[in-house]
Amino acid sequence: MSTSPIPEKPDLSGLEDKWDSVWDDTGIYHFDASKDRSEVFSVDTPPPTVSGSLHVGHVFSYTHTDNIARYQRMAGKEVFYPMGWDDNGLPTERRVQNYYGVRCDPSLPYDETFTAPDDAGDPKAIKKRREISISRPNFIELCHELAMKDELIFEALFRRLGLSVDWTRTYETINDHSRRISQLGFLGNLERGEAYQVEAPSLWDVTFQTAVAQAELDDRELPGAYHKLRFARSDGGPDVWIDTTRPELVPSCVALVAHPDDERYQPLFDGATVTSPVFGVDVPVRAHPLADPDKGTGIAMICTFGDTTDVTWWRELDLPVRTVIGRDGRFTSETPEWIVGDTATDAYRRLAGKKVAQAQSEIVEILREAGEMDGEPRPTTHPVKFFEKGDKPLEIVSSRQWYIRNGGRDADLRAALIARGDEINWIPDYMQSRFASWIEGLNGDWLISRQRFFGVPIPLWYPLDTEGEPNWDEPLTPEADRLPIDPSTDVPAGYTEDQRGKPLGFIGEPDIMDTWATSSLSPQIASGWKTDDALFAATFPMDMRPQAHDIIRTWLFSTVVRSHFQHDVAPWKNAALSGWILDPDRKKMSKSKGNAVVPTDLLEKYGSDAVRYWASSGRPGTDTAFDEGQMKIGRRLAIKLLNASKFVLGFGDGDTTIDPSRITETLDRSMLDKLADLVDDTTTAFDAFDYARALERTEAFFWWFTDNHVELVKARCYGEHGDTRAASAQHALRMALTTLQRLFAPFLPFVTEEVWNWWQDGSIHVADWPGSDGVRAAAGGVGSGPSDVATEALSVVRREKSEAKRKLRTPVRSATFAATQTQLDLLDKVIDDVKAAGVIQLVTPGTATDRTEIEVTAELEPEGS
RNA sequence: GGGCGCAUAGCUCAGUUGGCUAGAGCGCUUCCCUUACAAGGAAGAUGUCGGGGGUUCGAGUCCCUCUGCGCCCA
Repeated sequence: MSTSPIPEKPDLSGLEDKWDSVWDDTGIYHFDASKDRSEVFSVDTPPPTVSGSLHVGHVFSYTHTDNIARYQRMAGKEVFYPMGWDDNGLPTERRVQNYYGVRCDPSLPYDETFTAPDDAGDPKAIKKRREISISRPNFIELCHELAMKDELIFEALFRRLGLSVDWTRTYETINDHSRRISQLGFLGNLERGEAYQVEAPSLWDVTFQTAVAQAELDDRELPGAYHKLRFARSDGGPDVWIDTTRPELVPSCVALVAHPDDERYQPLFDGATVTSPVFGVDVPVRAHPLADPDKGTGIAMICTFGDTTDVTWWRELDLPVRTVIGRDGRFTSETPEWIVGDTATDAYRRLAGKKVAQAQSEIVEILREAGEMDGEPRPTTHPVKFFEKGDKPLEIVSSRQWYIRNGGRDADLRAALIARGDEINWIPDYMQSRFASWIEGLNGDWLISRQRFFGVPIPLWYPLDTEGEPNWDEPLTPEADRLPIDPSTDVPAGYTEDQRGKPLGFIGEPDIMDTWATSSLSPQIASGWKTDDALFAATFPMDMRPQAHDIIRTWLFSTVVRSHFQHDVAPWKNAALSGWILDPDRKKMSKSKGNAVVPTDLLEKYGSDAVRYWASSGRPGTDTAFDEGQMKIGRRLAIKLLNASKFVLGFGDGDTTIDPSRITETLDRSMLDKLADLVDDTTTAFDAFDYARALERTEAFFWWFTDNHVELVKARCYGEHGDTRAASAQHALRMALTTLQRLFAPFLPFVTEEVWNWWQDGSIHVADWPGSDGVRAAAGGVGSGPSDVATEALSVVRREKSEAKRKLRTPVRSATFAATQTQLDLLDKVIDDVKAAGVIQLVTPGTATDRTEIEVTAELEPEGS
């Protein structure tokens, strides 16, 4: 049932819509869950963040994965290729705030009548008005609403790009199913002791009002200034001067610290105490190797907490906590208990309630007035920790947070996770060392709790004692069949809603989980863990995780952690890491840099196959320059495939059969010999996930095929040497065509489907991947020699004409070839084809030489005759 | 400072375990409307394979070192 008769003038327009809808109707990408695991190839597709904007990075890496999926499907695997949408967490929250001009106020009650503002999506209109405060449930509804809109846009793009995704199997990382799996996963970790909560210093973003994890940190160089401050010796010895970039933290100072080998300060390590300037708090002087003798005066103050080094010192030197900065990034309004005396409390009152920067200027004034600062602040720059999405430095506050163990505090677990890496085939293989290096450098467990609104709630409640204080150590867990739950609205078993917040009642855990805590379960979410046992058995551990290399430390690593704990196995057999798109200045292309290109325009301008061609030229793991030139070439290739197919199928009165026994000519067989090598080459490359190599080889062969082989056999095809010899050419061309169309199918799904349907039944995308055996058998062992010789002979004849500035159809009255005897013997077998293609009237016997290049002495027909 | 990668024609990149005179495409120059394709075809020019050293009969390829660039981390 060929759906596409060969058009007079084939072209590419409209192929995307036409075939996308056919594929949808016929369901060729639908997964058959009844297959055995050994017959399945399952893909742990990255759920893109549905941020509303698309860029070429999306088409790039997803095309790579699709190339592999299409190859595996043709090679006989039942391909499980779902698509997730990552609509969970901060990016969506932020986008909702901007898109609708709203802000979440958790203290407000749910408003059933609330609807999205009319000016949603109109930034100018929103800018003119104030943000609308809405409740948390209303806010979450808007998150869902906007995410749904974005998903449709993304799906349309991916369909147009020709991804062979099973569109009946999509999920959102925030939907009921994902929340349930995420909560189940967490409860499993909790039950096995892999998840725990602790009151500890954690990195805190004051803008987003949430704790952040080590994997989300960014170091940025910031200008700052050293302030030289005086600490008086309690025993009356000489003053100690310290340099600090954070003088405002003097009230939270808990000790001074110097390097153990630093002779200047060694006398003080024996229990000496000093008194902090202005606040008059006695603190000890301690020794620790992390203190840098060359920095400032070589002795530093330890505060709780100025930076992560403070945390290390605090923990290892067993120091008290004196916190002055709250979660809002301001100095606490109450004067801390350790600050006593009029001078100290007056000074503190001047800081209370101030933000860090204001407090710093204020304390400089105070210190200056008190004469406790030597000279003026000296400007410097220093690395400061930021949340990667934030624009204010992180503070470190002490709070109750949930963690999942990841080896950061446990060498055995670290070793076990590194060993999981050995179970995975890494593409390219050097990516494994990035994975191992990251694990080796971990220095804390994985903080998963977030103090946000939109996300998967941590599924716990805590019982309250008679005073109404929560018992954090004995959380109440929900029954598995109730999941997903929201502890802020659901009630633990044995309690009623009116006991919420009351003594002897309960409270819900207010935090949600980090998005990675859910996306780290993407294999479990997609594969039907705990929901569809047959599907899970057929697809897990998955065959392939495609992703970008910059998130090895987050997504890839955390997925391994979860799978290690839950299933005692690596989550996939292969991890394929893709590179980035670089703009022409070799900068990473990203929306935030403003150099991203919108892919829909490209798909429109060049056609999907052409854009895929460009994407497919990016080798695994390699950053690739954005290059519209490559898309033009891809477009030309697609058009060439149309025309070549039309040409080949135009012979034999619609005969579409391929009968190897009729392929009798040496040149035809020799071409097939080379084709068989190509099939072996590309199959090997694809098995190693090297789609780029497969494409390159196929493309090179194809251009040779059309420019040389087809030209050589054209005359014979038209019957100039009789029917038998014409049939040989035609059957060989058709054998080459069916092979080449299928070799191109993973890369150029639309045009190959079009030309396939001119003469074949069914979709090319579920046709068998070509094997080399039949092709090689038809070649009959003639080798590539005859074809090579014919190609070169034709080429030298063309050169003669080109150098004489004559048209290629110029007849050659006589030609004499010179080459080795072996080549001349081969040439003899294909000479009729060479004569026809070169328009050579007479070939006189050649001279054997010892040079391997073929040379020709040709007498061209005189001009004007 | 540590880890990983990259450096080959003007541009984008191939170059398997070392092996003949280092390749492709684009771009450039010249020519050709040829009955699949002018959205095409033919031909041509272009390189201290980043620098230096070493191993080898032989190095773009292996080892050392230096330089520059990118990413991740401290």
